[in-house]
Amino acid sequence: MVAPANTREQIIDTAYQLMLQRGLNGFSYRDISEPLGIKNAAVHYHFPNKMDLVKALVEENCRVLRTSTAEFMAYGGAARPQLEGLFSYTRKQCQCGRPICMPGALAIDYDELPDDIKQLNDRFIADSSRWLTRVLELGREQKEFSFKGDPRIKALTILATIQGARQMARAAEDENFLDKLFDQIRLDLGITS
Amino acid sequence: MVAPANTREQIIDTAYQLMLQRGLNGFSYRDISEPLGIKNAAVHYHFPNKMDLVKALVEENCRVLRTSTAEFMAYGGAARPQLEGLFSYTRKQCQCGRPICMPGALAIDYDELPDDIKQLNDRFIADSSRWLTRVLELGREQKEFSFKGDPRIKALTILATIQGARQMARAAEDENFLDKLFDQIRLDLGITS
DNA sequence: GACTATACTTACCTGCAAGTAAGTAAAGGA
DNA sequence: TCCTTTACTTACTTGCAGGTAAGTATAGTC
Repeated sequence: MVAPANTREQIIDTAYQLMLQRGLNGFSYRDISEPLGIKNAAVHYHFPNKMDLVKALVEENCRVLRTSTAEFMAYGGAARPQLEGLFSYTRKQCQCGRPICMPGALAIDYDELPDDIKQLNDRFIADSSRWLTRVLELGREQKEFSFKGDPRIKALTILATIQGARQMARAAEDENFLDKLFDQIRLDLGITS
Repeated sequence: MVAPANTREQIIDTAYQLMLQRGLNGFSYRDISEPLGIKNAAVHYHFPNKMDLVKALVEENCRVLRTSTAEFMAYGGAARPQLEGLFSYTRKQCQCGRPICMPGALAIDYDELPDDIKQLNDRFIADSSRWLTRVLELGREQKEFSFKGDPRIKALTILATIQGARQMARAAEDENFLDKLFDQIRLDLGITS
């Protein structure tokens, strides 16, 4: 035993990337252990079965969301910078290997997920949409945004668009694909500047 | 040998459902052969390896697209009915088992796909967006729709929204989730009726 | 009636994925 | 110094996934 160097966290980091790149059935314990220079069973030590691991990944995802939205809100709390925070965060995430988002990665396996993971994923979606709903309400009040309909549905629509766009971006040759769709989302919010 | 009953087509039908429900790595040759009452190797006879099968499924998907859009256009060629055709077609498809769409199912495995399948999938996306672009252009000309920006980007945005929405619908308890997002898409197109 | 192609079945092989049981090395108390 | 806990490794097991090779039944052709 040389450097203890939190193995658990390294496993989560590696698995998190793999999950968003290849999906639940697209990576194995070996794919995690090999690059870390540890044995297969070491991963099982920390996460006895794969669903334990996936649960940790979804929890990690929730943690990332909280950190990010807190950061966006620190931009002064105005609507537009918060929306731009979401866009630039998404763009940044997609620069390396074009990972998709967690709900997108889990969607295909949704029926086989244990209830607790479903609930965590549902909460992630609920939390994201609640945050964005408030941003949209704020933006509409302050006349920064103009759009029709229920802010909650509009928020879910935007999140669905981003989820789909990240997946389409994997096939798109256009390097600026995501940005073009972000532009359209802005236009649909009545943002012209 | 009793009823020849096109086995190949039955395999495609079964695999098509499985693909959109569980994704490429979520089903096996056994999952196809068992319900059809044939042997594993019979599937290999028609599709020597899994990518041969996937290729046939993506081709099937392109065929379905052509049939559907031709049907929507038969509604008289006006923009609004064609858009509604897309919505009702999507709604109908999602009634049983909430399958996601083919590009969504392939997205997670995109990097491992052989080039010919990538190209078929790209063509599917190109064909869909081309069709929707024309519908949007038509609708804008005829003052049925009002939206800002490039119709092609708007079309891609709507397709991304639907792709994401179908995935989110799997987690949503709300039975009318898809319809609510369709309503929002209409609102964003300036449709009020 | 022999020959050929089609559409399978039977009976395998290989490899890997998930998971487990038992052993071990180091660290930290009591 | 012994004991316990933590964090692993070694060395398996099980099962299934994808794939193949060889045999067989039927239909149609010459």
